[in-house]
Amino acid sequence: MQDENLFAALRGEVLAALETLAPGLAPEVLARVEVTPTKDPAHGDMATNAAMIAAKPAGKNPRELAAGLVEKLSAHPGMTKAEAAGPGFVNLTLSPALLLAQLPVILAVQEGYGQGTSRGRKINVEYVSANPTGPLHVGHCRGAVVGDALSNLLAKAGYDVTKEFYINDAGAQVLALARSVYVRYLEALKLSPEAYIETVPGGMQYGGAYLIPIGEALAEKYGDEYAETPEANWLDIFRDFAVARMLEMIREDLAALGVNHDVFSSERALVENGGVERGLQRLRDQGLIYRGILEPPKGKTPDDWEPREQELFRATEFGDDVDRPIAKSDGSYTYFANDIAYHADKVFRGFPEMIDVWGADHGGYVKRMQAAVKALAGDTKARLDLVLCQIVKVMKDGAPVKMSKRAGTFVELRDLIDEVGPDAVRFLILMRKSDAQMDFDLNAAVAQTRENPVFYVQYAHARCRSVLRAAAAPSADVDFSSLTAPEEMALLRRLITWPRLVEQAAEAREPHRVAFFLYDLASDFHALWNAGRDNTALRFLQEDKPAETAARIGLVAATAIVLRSGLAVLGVNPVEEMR
RNA sequence: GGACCCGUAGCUCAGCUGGAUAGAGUGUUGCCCUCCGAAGGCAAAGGUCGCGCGUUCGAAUCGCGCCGGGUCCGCCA
Repeated sequence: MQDENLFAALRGEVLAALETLAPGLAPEVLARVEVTPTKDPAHGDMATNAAMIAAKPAGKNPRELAAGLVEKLSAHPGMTKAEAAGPGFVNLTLSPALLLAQLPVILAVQEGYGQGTSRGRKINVEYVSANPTGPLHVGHCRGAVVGDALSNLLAKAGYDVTKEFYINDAGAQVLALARSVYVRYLEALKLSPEAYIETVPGGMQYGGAYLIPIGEALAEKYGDEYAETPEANWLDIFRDFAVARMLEMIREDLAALGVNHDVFSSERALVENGGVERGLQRLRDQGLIYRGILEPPKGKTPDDWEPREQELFRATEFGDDVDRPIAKSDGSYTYFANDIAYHADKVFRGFPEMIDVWGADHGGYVKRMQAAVKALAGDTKARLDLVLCQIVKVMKDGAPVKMSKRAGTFVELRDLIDEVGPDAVRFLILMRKSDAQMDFDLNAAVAQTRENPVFYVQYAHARCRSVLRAAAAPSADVDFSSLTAPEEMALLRRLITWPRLVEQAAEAREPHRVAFFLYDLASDFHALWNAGRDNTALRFLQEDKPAETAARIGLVAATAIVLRSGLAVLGVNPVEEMR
């Protein structure tokens, strides 16, 4: 059986050759040896830096070592040419047969091509985690898409992924929600809420119309039972009811974007079942919590600053800049304490790796959270990675779209999805590195041209499908050796980088690389298609040449398979035809 | 004052964890469609990789210092 990842396979050959030339190199040195695709076709198909990496530790000259590698590797049956180049690269030109042998592999395993094999590595990805106080707005969109695509990518790379949503239902915000709903409840009963609103510190915080039906539902359920009664009678009931409804709404919004979490974790449940103490105990046991007084932040002393003794976590022992408060001066816990508990809970649930996807405005919390996880992990060596998402500016006709609640334009995520569709939203967001600010161009998102990458990639898939509909079913059991045109080989070379790309993008936690790969793959396919326009000999379906046609159908089918699996990672639909 | 993110072609952005001559789209310029695969295609021009030191065989990539933009900085979640 041919190895799915040709780069990994050849890396094995290189390492074996290296071992005979320079035995006993340290694993850290060998880990840096790469076999990569070349940028310039003049450098062959693949290149390795092995000689340059190993030269110093082996006490040898890199060019000399490269020459030795060339000699060993030239003996490989799949190698047409191996040569030393530049400061000590070894360039490898593979035989067409070796490259073509990947096509039956793709056709045999279908969408399984590129599936990683690190079975059972558990990882938890937490994303969105919006307050359950209203519908999702455009600002949540990026985290939702990035977190979801990252989860798919990790699963593709072989992780056992749990997609998690943390419900912030324990704080003051959900109480404010309950009070706002109470106002709508009174209105539904045709009672005047003004007198009640007077009594609420800060007034009605959530004035959106979306709470009106919730108030009506409560009026229907309870009648006037809670009208003009003290908060204590209804606050918990109204909060729970409203939070449940808000979560329903949020899940619908997410579903419209194609986002579905596996687990919804309630902060309140964690607090009520003693999770906070359980988590903090782990730190107390290690003597990492003490009472102390923090210095005011330099250069920005708040006017009302007074030194106060608080319970602090020794974050500085784990790489943070200052120790962080876990309790307020009145003794109640800070949000950070609950976050520690939540991450402790994830450690207890057996996740050796976890990822949080946050908005960039939480960048200041990265160090303390990582410090906390390091402290909690103990000998489990659990580790937390953070993916920060910068803000998205929505643009139309070259100008930013005002996101004003009063103007009612593009506040809610739903508006954006309705305007351009979930596929465009997801793909365009994933065409940017998550930690760079981005402009979301509404005009480009709906354009049916090359400048719209969603269209361009989906169009490539539709073209594949259109060819395959007109042809006999593809088979892995055919002779592919008639595939020789430069455009065909370029497409094939791109296809075989897919397993490597999955691995590297997952390792870097960068789903955007998949979007760029798909764009490049689509570009290679369109180039072949266009070449067939001028040169009829390059068309896929050749009358009277069944062998050539079968080989080409195989290439097209393999292209469709990889396009589909890439789009599946991004959560974008592979369309059958363009309408 | 400090922490974190960003700075690459006129514009919007990639650059495969340090590799060879830094790429794509768009815009600009010039060619190409009777029809059979043009919701386009081919080609050209366009760069002090914010600036300066340093690390090394080799730096857009790593370190330090500046400049510019953003996010944030005890008892908010």
